[in-house]
Amino acid sequence: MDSSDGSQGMRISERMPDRDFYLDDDVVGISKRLLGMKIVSNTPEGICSGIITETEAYAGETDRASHAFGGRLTQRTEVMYREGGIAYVYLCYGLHSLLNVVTGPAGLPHAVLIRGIYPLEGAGIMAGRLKRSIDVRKDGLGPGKLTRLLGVGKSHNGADLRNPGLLWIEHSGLAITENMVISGPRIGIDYAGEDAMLPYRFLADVVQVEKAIKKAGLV
DNA sequence: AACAAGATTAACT
DNA sequence: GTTAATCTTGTTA
Repeated sequence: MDSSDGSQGMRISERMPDRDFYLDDDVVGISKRLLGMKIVSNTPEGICSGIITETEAYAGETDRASHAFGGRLTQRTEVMYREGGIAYVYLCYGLHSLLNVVTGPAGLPHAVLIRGIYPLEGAGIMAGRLKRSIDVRKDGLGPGKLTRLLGVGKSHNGADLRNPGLLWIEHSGLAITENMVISGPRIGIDYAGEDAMLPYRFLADVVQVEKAIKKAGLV
């Protein structure tokens, strides 16, 4: 197997998305393109990473489900208004840190919620955080669960995802095709009225992603 | 200053 | 299917 298919054989500049990747104002398009990319967390315990398998688009000021709906520019949403390519992390229900990718040019508060990953590196560290061994098919599914696995919290709010550092996203070399992806309405946003039925959720099939990962030699 | 709600999860019945 | 856990944020007074 030629390792240039995966990220291992690539130089950093080739692994990282183009500068324009996050600046696209089509947040739904970016949500789909993030599927199959690798998110990496560099913590005191070590490196943890996973392939992104589920995302949701939040379309700025016009989307009733978005924290920035109606132009709400508050202490919490301020990072959403910055230039795309950074993390927006907030605490939900007082318990769970939820991780978003801020997208679009500065002033356009678009964001993509990361709802699921397939754990790749750092399984032992993740198991420690879970206090039990991890099931790679299940334990990365859920926005509050993957942040726990990756050790992501509110200290990651505003982190630069475009360059290796604390938390970043890179190309994995995996090809997630449309036939592996289900789209549908977003989860847990009943308050959003008519916008609750927008098909802004994208879920890649775990089994097919796992197959692609093994074929590419990523594990 | 007070308060209601929340882009969830795990553990119940 | 129901519910508790848990606390920041944004809104209202």
